[in-house]
Amino acid sequence: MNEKVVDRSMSQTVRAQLALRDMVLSGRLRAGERISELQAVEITGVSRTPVRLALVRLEDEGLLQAIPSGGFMVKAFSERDILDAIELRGTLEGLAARFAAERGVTARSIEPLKECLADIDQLVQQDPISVEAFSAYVTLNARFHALLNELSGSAPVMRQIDRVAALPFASPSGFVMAQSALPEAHQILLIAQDHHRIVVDAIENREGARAEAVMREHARLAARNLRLALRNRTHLDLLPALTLLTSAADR
Amino acid sequence: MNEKVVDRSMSQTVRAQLALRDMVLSGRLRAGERISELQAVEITGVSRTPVRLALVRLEDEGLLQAIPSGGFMVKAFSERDILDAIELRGTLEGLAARFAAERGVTARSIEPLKECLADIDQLVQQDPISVEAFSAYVTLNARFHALLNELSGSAPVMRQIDRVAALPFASPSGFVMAQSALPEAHQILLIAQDHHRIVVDAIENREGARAEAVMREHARLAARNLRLALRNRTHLDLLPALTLLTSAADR
DNA sequence: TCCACCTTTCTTGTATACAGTCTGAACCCA
DNA sequence: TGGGTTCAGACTGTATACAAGAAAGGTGGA
Repeated sequence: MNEKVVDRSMSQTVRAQLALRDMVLSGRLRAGERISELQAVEITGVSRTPVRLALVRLEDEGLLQAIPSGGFMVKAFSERDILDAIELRGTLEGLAARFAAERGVTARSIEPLKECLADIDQLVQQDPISVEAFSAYVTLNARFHALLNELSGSAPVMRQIDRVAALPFASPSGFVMAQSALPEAHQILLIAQDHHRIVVDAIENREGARAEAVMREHARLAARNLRLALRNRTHLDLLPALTLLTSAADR
Repeated sequence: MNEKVVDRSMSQTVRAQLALRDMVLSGRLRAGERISELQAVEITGVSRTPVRLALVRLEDEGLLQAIPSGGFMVKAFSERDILDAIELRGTLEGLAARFAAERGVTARSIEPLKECLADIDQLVQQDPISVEAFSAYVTLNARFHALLNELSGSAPVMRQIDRVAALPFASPSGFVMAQSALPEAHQILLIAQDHHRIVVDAIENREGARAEAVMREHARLAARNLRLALRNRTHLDLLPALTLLTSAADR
């Protein structure tokens, strides 16, 4: 109850949403498990009105699923769902890249993207690469993708990408690795950085189709990468998201 | 979708959502106009709790936009936004078609799609085509697209398509025409039906890339079609959705 | 012993009251 | 006359009470 004095800057709704999302992603609420409003009230400590709003928003994010008879359940994803979401994201980002190329970007507007590219280069060129560098890469990679999507100049497209990206496993940033997997992961990173370079080049040269194709290939790399991770459990930061996977026992 | 019947079977939330959506699409709430919860309460006649939920859901649909200082405003779309949404939809449906082709559909599962195709054929082959046939086409076309998306077998993809399709102007079904525009529109329909035929054929023959390409082309046709409509105001059933367009005066 | 019906309880849907905050206008002072 | 301060009004965020509906379990009758 002492913890209730936390952080008055956030609204109760947002706080509830954060708390519930954390419970889901951390696996304390397991995939397929039902959650009632009153349970959520107990968990979050806020009253039903904001809790209900938080639940609706989480349903919207794709983490929860409304049950016809009332209430919500934690959504369960199959491995195929996850791979599909990654391909989906790649397709949308491909569209964004093509728009960026076709609509013509000014030298000024592409500048932040090129800076970000250079920053990533510095990280990636370390050999051997450190675990910390990988963490930094995750952040920079997310930034790169965000900048790229902005460059499309299309609100509907950006909106749609944000929706897919809300699914934690759909984000191609799962690159915090176990030490043992570092060399292999480094190889993948180098390829990914190649993709980044090519897409920037394609956008600069107004080659829409090429920009799109490479972003799709980029997603396919991420999918391959994830498939590997699912086998080997080598991607440390993916583990939370993996709790959303339906376990074999659940079927 | 639902009739304007005051139906006890509907929840207050859904009723409010329907009423507000109708107000937006009919133009009684103009693009850019602010709407407070209390206004919404007055309009719909239900109390604040369900009204608030309805507003959140409409924001989610993309019809409303939250204002930082509180409340919502009717979202305003530029012509480019609309064309982007159509291209977005085509891209997603292209992905769905490719999935359908690549994952292999059984003869049984593709049967409803082929039936729908044949039904459309019957309509389209009329010459000259009637206004009623056009209306029937709108329904069947929507059904065709829905069946196609289902055939992808991918929940994430279907979910994403539903989101774009919620924007009324993004749906490639705007084919109710003024009498004078019928001949020109008929031509477009014939091309569209060609696309339909090709995509079914491609799926049957496991040609993923071809299926995807033709769905994209299909969207480009819809975009051309809409651009024409925006110039000529010939698409009668688009007019409600057009109220969402920012008028020149608003800028 | 089994089935059906009733009752109890849990849960959501809805309404409303209360409080905090933001905005805008008016008034006062320099 | 202009700027700043204060007050009032409105609006949202939040909590809670109440009612209706559904599910589950128990009891009585066949």
